[in-house]
Amino acid sequence: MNTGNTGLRAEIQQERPFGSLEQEVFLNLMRTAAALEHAFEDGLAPYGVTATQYNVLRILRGAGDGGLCRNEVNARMIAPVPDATRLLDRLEARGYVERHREADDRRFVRARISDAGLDLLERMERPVAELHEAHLGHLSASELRHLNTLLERARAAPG
Amino acid sequence: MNTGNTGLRAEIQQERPFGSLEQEVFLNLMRTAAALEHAFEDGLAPYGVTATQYNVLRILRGAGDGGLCRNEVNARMIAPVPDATRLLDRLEARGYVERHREADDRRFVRARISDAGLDLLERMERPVAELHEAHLGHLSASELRHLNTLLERARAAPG
DNA sequence: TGACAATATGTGTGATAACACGTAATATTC
DNA sequence: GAATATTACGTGTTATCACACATATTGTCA
Repeated sequence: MNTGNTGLRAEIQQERPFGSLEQEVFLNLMRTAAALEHAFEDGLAPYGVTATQYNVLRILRGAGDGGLCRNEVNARMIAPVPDATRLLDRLEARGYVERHREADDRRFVRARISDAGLDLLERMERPVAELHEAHLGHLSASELRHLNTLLERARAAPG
Repeated sequence: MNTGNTGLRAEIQQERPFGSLEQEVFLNLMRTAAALEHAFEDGLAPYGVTATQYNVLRILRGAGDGGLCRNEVNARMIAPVPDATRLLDRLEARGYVERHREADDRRFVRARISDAGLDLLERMERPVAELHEAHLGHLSASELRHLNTLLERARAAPG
């Protein structure tokens, strides 16, 4: 029996050391996020902005008149990108963002959302809400809250 | 009071027609998925493959000797890509995948995982399990199961 | 059998992402 | 106050993605 027990323990420790539950959650999370993101991008396409660009505009609107410098924008993004400069370049080229170098500390370039950007966000507000409703509205409020809690806990990995 | 009530209803119907709970879940999901994917990519980097490539190799291993044609691979991916051809090109160039055109129906190109690909997956198995454990192991089994259920339900959007 | 449609894959192109490195401005230290 | 470090941003380059279009093979129907 000792042998059997040892074999079992070996199997537990070596064959399935962590169980595949974590992997299942990982795959499920990637799949669900990819599906929702893709659907969201499709909904945003008519407005000519990507989800990332929309995210940046929302961040800049939230920052108000003061605006934000490049690194501050990046820090607040859903998924920080290593190339925030050219992301802001593109938004500036389309007239949604204005930039000017700070007089106090000339290293900073402050980015602010333009009137055109604010107008775009306003026009998108309702359609975006409808997108989210269409994609997640079949879950109950209780399920949504529970999902939020679990996702936050998942993100709070130790170390 | 009627006016007040009407105002409230108008606010409920127009200002916050769907509540922001769905949006909160969406943002949370994107954030958590991005963080986990980034951490996963970092863990995979030493092996020289991206998460997408790893996913394809797993799919091809699962398909066995028969292999799969391009569209079948794409259909099974976590996030289908529009350019599966060159994704498989790159894996073939590295020797992890072998392809040959089907004799029966010469439109098909069957992709199979090579011995080198199988070897790579075997070497990665343990480290990958440890990655998932490190990223999600702080959740209880019950939480993980619950999360799986909710994610599956979220993905099952109507229409 | 010959025209046409359907299927499966390949290719060309421009936009974007990721990474490393370069530059300018400010802070710090001695 | 001069050398060095730090901070914030920009640039160059390569690989990759995404989209539309092209090619090749097979099936269908008159």
